Amino acid sequence: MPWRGETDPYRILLSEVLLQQTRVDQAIPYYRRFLAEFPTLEALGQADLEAVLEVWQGLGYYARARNLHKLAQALSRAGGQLPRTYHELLQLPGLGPYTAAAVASMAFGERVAVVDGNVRRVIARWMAWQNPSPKQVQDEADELMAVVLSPTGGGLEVFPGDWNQALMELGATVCIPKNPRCGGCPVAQFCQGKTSPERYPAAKQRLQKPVEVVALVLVGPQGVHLELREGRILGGLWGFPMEEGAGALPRLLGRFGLEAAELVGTVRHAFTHRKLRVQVYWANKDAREQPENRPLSRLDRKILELIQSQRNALL
DNA sequence: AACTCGGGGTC
DNA sequence: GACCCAGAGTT
Repeated sequence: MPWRGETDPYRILLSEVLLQQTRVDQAIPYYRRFLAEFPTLEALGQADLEAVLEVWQGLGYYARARNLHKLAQALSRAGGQLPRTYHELLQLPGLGPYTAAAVASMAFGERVAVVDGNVRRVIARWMAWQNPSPKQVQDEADELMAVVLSPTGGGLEVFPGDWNQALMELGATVCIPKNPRCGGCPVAQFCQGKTSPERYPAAKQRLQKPVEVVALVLVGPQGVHLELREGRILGGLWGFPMEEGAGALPRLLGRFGLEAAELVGTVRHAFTHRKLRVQVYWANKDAREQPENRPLSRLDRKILELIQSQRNALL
């Protein structure tokens, strides 16, 4: 990881926000590109949100980028320094218990335990808990850290941030969700869940609701029509006009005063909790946006690729 | 406490 | 396909 051994609080914060629900390998190229564009908190605070999303596009959970930008704007005005304690960091937009604890422990050495998916699983197995509450896990992780790093109790002489990273790495490399490598685990001897590790913790129920969507691509001599999305879903990014459910196509046509559009094809795209089947329609209309100059979600990139692959047939 | 929010790797 | 990822905000 390029941020191992990093001491700049801004870089530590950035890496931790990038890692929210995101695998390390996926986050690394974004980390490099983001720092190349916005090397400091001040630089980020002075940038336009669209420029930030331009770098973030394709990674998902775009509220992370919006919150990080908002945080940078607020702190730049207030002197450009991140607060140094867990409780202060927790007040910042986009920082929950995980990220606040990560920055506090790794950047400032505060003795507070991070609880991510890895730690949750390690603790659940360690204690043989099937359905622990978030507070139960956090308390246990804090207690473990206090005991292990207790200098007066013969504890480890370890920087709190390093302990946190070690526990997460144990979960990411040994105490993994499926087929955990208990034989290679340094603490299997003390683990209460090792005889049936896959029972801990119980898996969450996830249901992906099928959703029918219609997208309308307006193509003109100068480009295509894009609109700025607002709200929580893909907010701040640009995309093709879309409507869901019954009457989607007529509503779309009505918005642009069109009589008809031609079906180009279907794009399938899965979100965590929704499975989209997007019928892509095309029509000729004056339009002048260049999609390569705008931040687009993966879904809109797929639609764009479909249109471009059919370009000869359409024009 | 339960939903919502992206996208992608892995089994 | 199902699961889950170095989670946070809203309801």
